[in-house]
Amino acid sequence: MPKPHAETESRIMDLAENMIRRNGYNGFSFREIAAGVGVKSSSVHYYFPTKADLGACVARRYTDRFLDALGDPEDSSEDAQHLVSKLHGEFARALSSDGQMCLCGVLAAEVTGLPETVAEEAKGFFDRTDAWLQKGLKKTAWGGRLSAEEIERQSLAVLAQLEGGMLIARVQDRPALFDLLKPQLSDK
Amino acid sequence: MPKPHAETESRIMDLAENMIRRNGYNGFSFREIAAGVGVKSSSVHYYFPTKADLGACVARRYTDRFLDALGDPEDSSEDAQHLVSKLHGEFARALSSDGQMCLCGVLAAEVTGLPETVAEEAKGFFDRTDAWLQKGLKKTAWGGRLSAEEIERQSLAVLAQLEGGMLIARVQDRPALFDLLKPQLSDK
DNA sequence: AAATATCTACCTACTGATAGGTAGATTAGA
DNA sequence: TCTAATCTACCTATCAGTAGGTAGATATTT
Repeated sequence: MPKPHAETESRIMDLAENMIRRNGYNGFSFREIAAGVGVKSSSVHYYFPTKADLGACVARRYTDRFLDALGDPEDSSEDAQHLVSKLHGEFARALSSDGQMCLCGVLAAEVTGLPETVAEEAKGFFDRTDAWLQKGLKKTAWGGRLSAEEIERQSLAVLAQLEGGMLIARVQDRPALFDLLKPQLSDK
Repeated sequence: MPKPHAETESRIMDLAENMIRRNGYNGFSFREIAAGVGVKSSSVHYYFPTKADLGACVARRYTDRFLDALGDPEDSSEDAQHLVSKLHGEFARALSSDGQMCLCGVLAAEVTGLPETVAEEAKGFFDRTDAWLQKGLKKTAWGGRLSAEEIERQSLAVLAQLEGGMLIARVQDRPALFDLLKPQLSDK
């Protein structure tokens, strides 16, 4: 009767992602995941031997999807503002779907209490997203006039503002706040 | 031998604050607090009946101290950039002391999994800090030229960038990143 | 038959919380 | 001033519930 469906693994990951984004890494349990998916907790262990494994896999998948959705930063446009809007839009989609914070932003907030492998994946999200933005900015006319250090600084500033914006918009329960925060690139 | 010291309550709060800032609200327990302070967990309950009480008290104290350290935004200077630097400096101090994130930033990240009273205090931090900054900006020559909506937007942008910056600096284990992020106010 | 997926049944460790007790300081009344 | 009552600041012992994790049986698919 319990017909095996190959989607169990991804349903576990989906639910884990949702719960982490809502309550943090320490805010979900195998039992809750199991109950939500409709299996026993031991079955969750079958797919993900430990909680750290599950956490790391979810974070990796999140980052892969996020960067996939962003596409190639050199393709999309030669306009720096458009690049930043693209990034903003991608975060906004996560926030508006269910009032949810960026997964890796949540993980970053509690990074010192995370298993090594999970912390590493969280860090990877910011490495990769920052690399995406820097690469894109360098190709724009705007970026061409700036030093490497200044590009680095601007990229970090944009990323920081977007992550912080999600944080604040959600704690205030005002998702619209995030829309005010399409970052401006500044000269000088 | 265990001389009764009236500081027990504040030592509990100190340790709780540290642990929350490191691992989040779900990342500490009464037993750990008790062990760190050198009493039994029931004694922690004596001062703070529930975990939510302790969390809320710690968040409130953090916010009070933070705003106290900022002082009156209208006193400090007529220079908008100086106001923002003051805010940046206050966050930087928290980060550099022990590589720790802003307490209410951590709480904000897991806000949907928090007891009501704790979430309310976390929200209060952003309300009050934003009010401080907006009040200050309005008094500056720079702020005088802007609409109320634009002040609101800039204030939010600054706060978001600082919170996000702490998050990223810490997950990357590079506190120096935060120093790159003294936010620029932008015209227009 | 072998491999895959899921189950039952359990473990140990720890969670927040409560009950009830106590030594010692403080306060109030006679 | 002595005494009785009360309060402070803890304690021990225990609770029911939940955490992550495991061994081994069972069912299903190939």
